[in-house]
Amino acid sequence: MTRHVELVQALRRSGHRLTPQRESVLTVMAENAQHLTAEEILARVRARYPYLNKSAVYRALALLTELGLVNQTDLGRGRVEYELHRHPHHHHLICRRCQQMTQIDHALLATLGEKLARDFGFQADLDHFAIFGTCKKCQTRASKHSKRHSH
Amino acid sequence: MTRHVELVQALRRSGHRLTPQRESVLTVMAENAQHLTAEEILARVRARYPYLNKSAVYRALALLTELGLVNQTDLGRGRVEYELHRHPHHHHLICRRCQQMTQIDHALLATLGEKLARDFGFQADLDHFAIFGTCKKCQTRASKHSKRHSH
DNA sequence: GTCTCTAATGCAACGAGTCGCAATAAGGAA
DNA sequence: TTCCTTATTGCGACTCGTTGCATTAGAGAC
Ligand SMILES: [Mn+2]
Ligand SMILES: [Mn+2]
Ligand SMILES: [Zn+2]
Ligand SMILES: [Zn+2]
Repeated sequence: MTRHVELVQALRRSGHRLTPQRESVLTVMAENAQHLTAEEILARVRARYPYLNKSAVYRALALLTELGLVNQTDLGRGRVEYELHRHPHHHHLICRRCQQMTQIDHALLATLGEKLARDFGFQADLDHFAIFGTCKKCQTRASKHSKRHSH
Repeated sequence: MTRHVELVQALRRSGHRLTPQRESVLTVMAENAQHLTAEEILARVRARYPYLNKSAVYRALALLTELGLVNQTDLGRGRVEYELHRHPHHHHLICRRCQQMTQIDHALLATLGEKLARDFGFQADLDHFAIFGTCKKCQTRASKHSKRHSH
């Protein structure tokens, strides 16, 4: 069974209506492994189904997110990015200085999730985190820079 | 030395100009331990310094954030919230269902930071995280609900 | 104190995302 | 197939936050 069919079934099982708008958003998401912005999704859907409004895209994505089929994340590029929910989970390290983005494995966050469950009974959504900071390269660049300036 | 004076000094040391707009934003931040929205800050500043533009507030907050004096975080209330940077760091657990917000100690994230530094040489900004999920109370409520529906 | 340079502000226009409401259409019932 | 209920859409207005550009004013030099 294809990913697309699975997704359509999940939508119907949840009791929501399967509209062409929703299905076309789903299709685009299933065809693209990368992160997409709402505008990119709108443009790709319109290539095959031109009758689609901006609000419908946002509402479809909100629903798919609620159902756990899509992740939406602010990756620091000025607009939210959407990605089909994948297993196992992954996260991203993003350098504030050079914008370089690295994908990391969920294992690194798993113990955090367990601690929060154990200490607070809190079930954290650790599906797709964006962790900002400074990458290795930019740290050495910054320290050279400050050395040059300090004498 | 008061927190306010410290902050003003940090601003000047960084080579930026001390304008009345910036200083009044700083004053409001230093007087309020809580999270504030840009609009709340604007309103409080205007009570004593009426000549302040919305853009100036956002730009002042951006600068203070860059200097590490202020944290800005999306706590799920539809607008960004600002807080004076505190030591030691703290973070928040936020329930998506009941909106309850719990403050947690930085210790819970410290090992994550160490792992990212060790494995990737990445220096993560773990100053003030918002971690979304389901609180203890809402988990039990949800499981009762699904039991009632399943027969 | 005055001059000068340019960083910072005010303003208005813009962009992303949300929302209320009237019109439409999905999907279950008959 | 047709009908009915109501979830969903399209649209326009709105909010939060950002940006470009002309104007203002901090602060160092003299
Ligand atoms: Mn991703
Ligand atoms: Mn806080
Ligand atoms: Zn970098
Ligand atoms: Zn809750």
